[in-house]
Amino acid sequence: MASMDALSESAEMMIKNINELAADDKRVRTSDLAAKTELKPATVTEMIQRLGDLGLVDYEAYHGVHLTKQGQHVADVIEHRFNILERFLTEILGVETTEASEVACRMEHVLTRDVEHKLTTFLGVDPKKESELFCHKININEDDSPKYLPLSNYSEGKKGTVKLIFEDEHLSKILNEQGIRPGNKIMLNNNDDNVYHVETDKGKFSIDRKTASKIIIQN
Amino acid sequence: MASMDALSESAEMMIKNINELAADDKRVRTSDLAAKTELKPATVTEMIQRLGDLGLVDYEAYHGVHLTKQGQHVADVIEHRFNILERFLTEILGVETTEASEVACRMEHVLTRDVEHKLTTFLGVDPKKESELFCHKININEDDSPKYLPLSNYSEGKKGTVKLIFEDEHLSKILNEQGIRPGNKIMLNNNDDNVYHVETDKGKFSIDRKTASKIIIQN
DNA sequence: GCCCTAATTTAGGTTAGCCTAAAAAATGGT
DNA sequence: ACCATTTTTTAGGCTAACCTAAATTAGGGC
Repeated sequence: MASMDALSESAEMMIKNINELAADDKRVRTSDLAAKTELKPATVTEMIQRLGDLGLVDYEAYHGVHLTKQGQHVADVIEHRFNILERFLTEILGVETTEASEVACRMEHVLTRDVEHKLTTFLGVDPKKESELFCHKININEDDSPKYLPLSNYSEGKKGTVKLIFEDEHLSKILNEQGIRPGNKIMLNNNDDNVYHVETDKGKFSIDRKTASKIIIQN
Repeated sequence: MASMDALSESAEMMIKNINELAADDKRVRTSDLAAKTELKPATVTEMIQRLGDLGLVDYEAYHGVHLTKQGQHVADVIEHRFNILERFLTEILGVETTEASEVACRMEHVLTRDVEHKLTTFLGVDPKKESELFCHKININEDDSPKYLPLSNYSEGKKGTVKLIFEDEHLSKILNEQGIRPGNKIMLNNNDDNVYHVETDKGKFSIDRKTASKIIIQN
């Protein structure tokens, strides 16, 4: 049994990678770890032997590794820290994904439990049911800068995401039922003399100019 | 002359400490650095010799060190990173100062320039002229949670004051026109599956989760 | 079931970053 | 100006984390 003092960044990264390569319940092979970590196989062997001594993996010579309960716990913590850091960097700060990923990968090793919890609260998502919001990062990035303009400003063929809607009485409810709501994708099929023919995942609709001007679209 | 590749955390810490001990223009002594860093004098000597080879300090045997222009620049960058991280942790997340300090001290070494800039902007300060807006750290830690949370964290009926909106100038302009701007009152009418229906003195609006997460509300 | 190849481990080397102990240099009091 | 004390450096040792090269083991094809 290992004491709970801080693991090195390298050790934590190795555990993380073991976890990511562990399909089903299969043992993870040295060569796969070497490929993923960009370390030499000999280095990987050395590391996983050390992790074995710490009780974090179940290592058997020539037969790969498997995370122990303890190791799995470490992996879960690191994964969660990575996720919230990455989300903070992209969603809140607007750092682009590649860089956010790299920075999160370095920062995940220095977070404390308290900071982790507070950041999770800040992001406002129950850590248990993640997996939304991040599914649709399709990003129709035609030009570099995100523009926010009313739907009525665009011409035919425009695709984008609804960003916000200026409401009047019943408008919001009606649009909502048609899939025109903040966060959803929308496409302007054609613009025929002040009537806007749009398409969402709920179908096709026609909107008047005044209404279109209240729907703000992001590229 | 040293190449610009990443310095180790230890090296950066040494530069930081040299900078902090450098009163007037006096050279910093080995023993003072040893005391401050809690390293042995021999270790300090070794380190500052290495920093000397890198051109970051002007080292003269038996006569201490002095930061070069290059070294001073490194020190300034690290200091700034530490400050914004510490402020983010205490002012935004509500981490208590001792822990914030420690975590910031570890994170300062893994920030990139881009993340540093974006975080600075997030804190609502022009990177050039700091020292406004957030100077008043009232910080009465009543409960465990951060004092400034994004709109997306709250549930129905929440009233608050917009504290800051960040990152995107186009978005910010639009929100501004709708009365969603720092200093103004805002109320979250209801939160319907990732769509936030809010009300300001300019009217009602629907906002997606991502946008809501960028609007920081103060109780 | 044997052998060949690919995968893995062992052996031995390097560097950064720490240490202790011993040697060398600076410094201040007289 | 000398020397005792303090400061600093050198010398030599250790470990983690990397490496290469050589030895070993596993596993598939025949």
